[in-house]
Amino acid sequence: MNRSDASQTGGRGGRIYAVLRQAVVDQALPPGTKLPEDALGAEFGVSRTIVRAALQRLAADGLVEMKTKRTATDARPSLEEARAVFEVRRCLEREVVRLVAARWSDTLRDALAAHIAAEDDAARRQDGPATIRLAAEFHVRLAAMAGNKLLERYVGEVVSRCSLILAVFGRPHRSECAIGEHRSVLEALQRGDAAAAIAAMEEHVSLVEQRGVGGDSEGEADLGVILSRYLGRQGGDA
Amino acid sequence: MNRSDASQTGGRGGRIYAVLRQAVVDQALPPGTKLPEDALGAEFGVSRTIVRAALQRLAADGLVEMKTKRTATDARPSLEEARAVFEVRRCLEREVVRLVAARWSDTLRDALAAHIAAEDDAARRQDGPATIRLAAEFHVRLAAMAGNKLLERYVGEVVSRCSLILAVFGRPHRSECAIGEHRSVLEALQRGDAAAAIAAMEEHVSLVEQRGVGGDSEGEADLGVILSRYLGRQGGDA
DNA sequence: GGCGGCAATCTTGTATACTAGGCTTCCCTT
DNA sequence: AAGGGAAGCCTAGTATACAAGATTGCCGCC
Repeated sequence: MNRSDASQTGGRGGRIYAVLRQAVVDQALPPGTKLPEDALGAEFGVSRTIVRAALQRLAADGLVEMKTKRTATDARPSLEEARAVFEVRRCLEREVVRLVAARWSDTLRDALAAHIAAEDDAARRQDGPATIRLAAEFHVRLAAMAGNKLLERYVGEVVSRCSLILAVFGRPHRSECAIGEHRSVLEALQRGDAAAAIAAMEEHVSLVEQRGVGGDSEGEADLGVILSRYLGRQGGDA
Repeated sequence: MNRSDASQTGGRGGRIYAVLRQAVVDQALPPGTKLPEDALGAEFGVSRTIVRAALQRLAADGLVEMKTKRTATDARPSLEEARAVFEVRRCLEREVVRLVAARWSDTLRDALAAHIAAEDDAARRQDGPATIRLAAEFHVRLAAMAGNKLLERYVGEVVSRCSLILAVFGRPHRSECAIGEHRSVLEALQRGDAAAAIAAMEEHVSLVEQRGVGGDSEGEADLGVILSRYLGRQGGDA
């Protein structure tokens, strides 16, 4: 029903969009990977027309970069962009929690608790990818509970971009703490303490940011850092 | 440099996007106007390919509606959507003011004051369209001052949608008060009173919403209202 | 031996052709 | 006369063709 959901340009395009989106967000494609239109078209069995539309949507989402006459690549967010995205995300999620608190109900509680249980389960199974995906989904689900389609869309966008950012900048990240923070939000909501829920969410987002891009205040010059990693093991990468 | 600005798909597509966007926002096209791809292509001297891309961007912005196998039309936001958009807008603009207050400077003050002066001027000249456009631009300009590209993009989107909403739902609206409200924000910023600035902005957005969609709680059944306008002048519309 | 320019190739940007699905209108039936 | 159905037209969905610009690798020159 939403004008930005996957069915926008017919089923095929939507599927490609979804697949590419997930691939980019999971950082399954090495950074800077080229995404040529015909190659993708051949892969998915569609023409460039369809691929192109999907890429344009992804570019609008900030997940791939398209410059004119140049092959699209998966996006490499700058530290500045990362900061901006997290800032907006904090702002949006604050509003989400505020709204959800206002319409809190047992139904919502059960749905949220079930989701957190699923997160726990994935973490216990050591299923890294699932854990990460569920952690992102938590926020989208919560946003859906706010009853504001636009807010939900924006949150979906920033959460995806944050996943990409974490994948690009991230150290191997420990999601156990994230689950605990999710639970804190749930508990505050359940207590009916909206202010505490907002604070918990805000702290959670900030912690995610710190864990992901916080430690090294390198500016954008990760080039040196990256190269330095290779200095110690010249000629011996196996 | 932003991946979502007008140059996305080459100059032509960007121009069409901009023109259509302005036309939709100004409600220059009567509500429900069809936007057939070939007609627009002929109008602008490009192929459907280009028009299609522009329409897809507009659809993503919520300004036109594209359903599969159906001719695109300019969007007719529901009251529910309108509410959602204003809610998100309030949230975003609160953040904008907060950030601008934090980096306030004489340069910003001068730019903002000049803009408000331009608004005043347009109002004094009775130039309705210019007044409306400048009023919207005020918010986008302010958002640009926050130094967060994503926030700026989102504000641009919601402001455009609000313009459309006001045009669809709106009674003939009096923008003098809006200018005064803009000035209130400026004055609070200049006093260094961030909280007052945020409050002023929040009240402004709420007032815009009330003036636009507030009074009649008609639900979606404006049909009766619309028809009633014609009852008094049956057979005499000239 | 290294550097700059040229050519071959690959890829995008755009137009267009073709297909399939909706909408309208007109006629037939009841 | 009114309602339903079918045919034709119109428009979107997709593939493909073609032109132009970028990239890369190679060769000659310094």
